[in-house]
Amino acid sequence: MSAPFSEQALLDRLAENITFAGLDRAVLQEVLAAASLIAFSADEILLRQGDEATTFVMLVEGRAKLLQVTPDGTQILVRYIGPGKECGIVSMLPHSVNKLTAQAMDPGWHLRWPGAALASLAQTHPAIAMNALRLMTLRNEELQQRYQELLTDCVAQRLAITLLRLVGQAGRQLAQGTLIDLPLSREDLAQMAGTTLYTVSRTLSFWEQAGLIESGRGRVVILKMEEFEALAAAVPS
Amino acid sequence: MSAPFSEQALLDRLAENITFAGLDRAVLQEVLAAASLIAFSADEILLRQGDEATTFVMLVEGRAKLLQVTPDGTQILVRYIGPGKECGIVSMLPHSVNKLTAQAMDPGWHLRWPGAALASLAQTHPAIAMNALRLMTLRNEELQQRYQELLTDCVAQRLAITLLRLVGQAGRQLAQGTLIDLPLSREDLAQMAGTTLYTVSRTLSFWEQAGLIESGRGRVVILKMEEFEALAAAVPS
DNA sequence: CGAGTTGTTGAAATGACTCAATGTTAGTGG
DNA sequence: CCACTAACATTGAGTCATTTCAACAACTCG
Repeated sequence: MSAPFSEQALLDRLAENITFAGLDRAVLQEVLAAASLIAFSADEILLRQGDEATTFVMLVEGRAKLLQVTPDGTQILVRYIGPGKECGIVSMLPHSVNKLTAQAMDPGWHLRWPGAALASLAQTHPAIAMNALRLMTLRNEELQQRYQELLTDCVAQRLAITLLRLVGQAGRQLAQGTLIDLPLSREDLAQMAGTTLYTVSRTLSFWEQAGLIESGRGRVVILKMEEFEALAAAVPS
Repeated sequence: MSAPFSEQALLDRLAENITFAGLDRAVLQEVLAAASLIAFSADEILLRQGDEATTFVMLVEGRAKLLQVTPDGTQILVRYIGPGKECGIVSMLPHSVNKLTAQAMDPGWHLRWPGAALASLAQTHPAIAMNALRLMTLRNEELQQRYQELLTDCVAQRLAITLLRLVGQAGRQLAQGTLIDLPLSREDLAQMAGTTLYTVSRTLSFWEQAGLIESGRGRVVILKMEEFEALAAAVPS
């Protein structure tokens, strides 16, 4: 099947990603030449936790969940990624192992590189290595932030923060308020905020009664953004 | 004051650090030439959370705590570092901010680089950039691990894991057992395991009564290592 | 020896989880 | 188009691990 994207479109996508930010067009073309454009279907596993990390993935179309399963079977939903976002940077380092699973949510297309190819590109274009470093640093700061939240904030706060984070990456302005444009089950939210689906359900019900949000099956709309943001920051009431 | 270390000794220390692993002696000398060797006293702040990240630090002698204070004043003890260990890799990236404070525990010596100098070294020696990337990846995996533990393990398990981690980096074999050679208050342990000093105290008392450990003021000795390791892995009893 | 730090322990309070029952919605096939 | 099913969501009651507060004990240092 011939690729349904123009070279230009792919180059644009590449340039969107932190890893390839600020590179000349010629370099981007070189990077693109090293990649394969591959389709995926909904629920397909793009990267599997525990496998040797041999490939770097960037989504071109469609979305995916990044998750981690713990030894006792609990799932942690680390983040969602969409077009222009990547996963599997660890593959740039030899002999590493994927710590996360990437699972597609819808059908779509992704670019994938052998990690070694990316590593050798980074040798000739140090900017790529520095970009990768920046990326890991960002991830690290995010994670440290979440670690801290888990330690100091109560569940309600963490859930509020989680929702706001999702608004940031999939928020859509509606007449009544801001819709989070993702299929979010209570379970998904629980796995992100570090709690149980029961507590999520209770908390959302409470907020709904307070008129702050409107929520239903896989759907959350924030009605009063200001007040809601206050919740995320506030000391536990 | 003239430096109390030979060039060779410093080069050896450099080579110990992941950031400079596998570099030729000539490159190490170049790296060393860009650094300043500076003394510090006990409790001195080497890097301050919130400051612009302009310097990269590597300890030559002495130890330091890496900690994070949360908006509400809670302290999180992220890790201890000793000779040959670094902090402040973020300084390699322009316009970044220190997310952690590094505070000396004893008097000692450290090397410090302007982040920009290190970044330009990384330009000419891509291996440094790759090493930095590996370092950040390791930190990230550790953090992800701890995040997961916080979510799924009970306090006792987390405390056991914390102690074992400390054994790994400061364990000293004694006749009776393994001493953790650090001045560890209950508060310190609490800040590492993500709990309160009261719970730490209770848990240690319990283990002491069970004959697994021996503990006192700032002192923990693990008597029965095997059984103790089982604790860290076990499902909560 | 006294003062301050550090550690211990009890009792009470609490936030969140578990379990179980019930209600609701979307999608499927007759 | 309706009924059926499976997945998803809600809610109540009970339980539990952990925190909080408070009082006291032990150690260390000047």
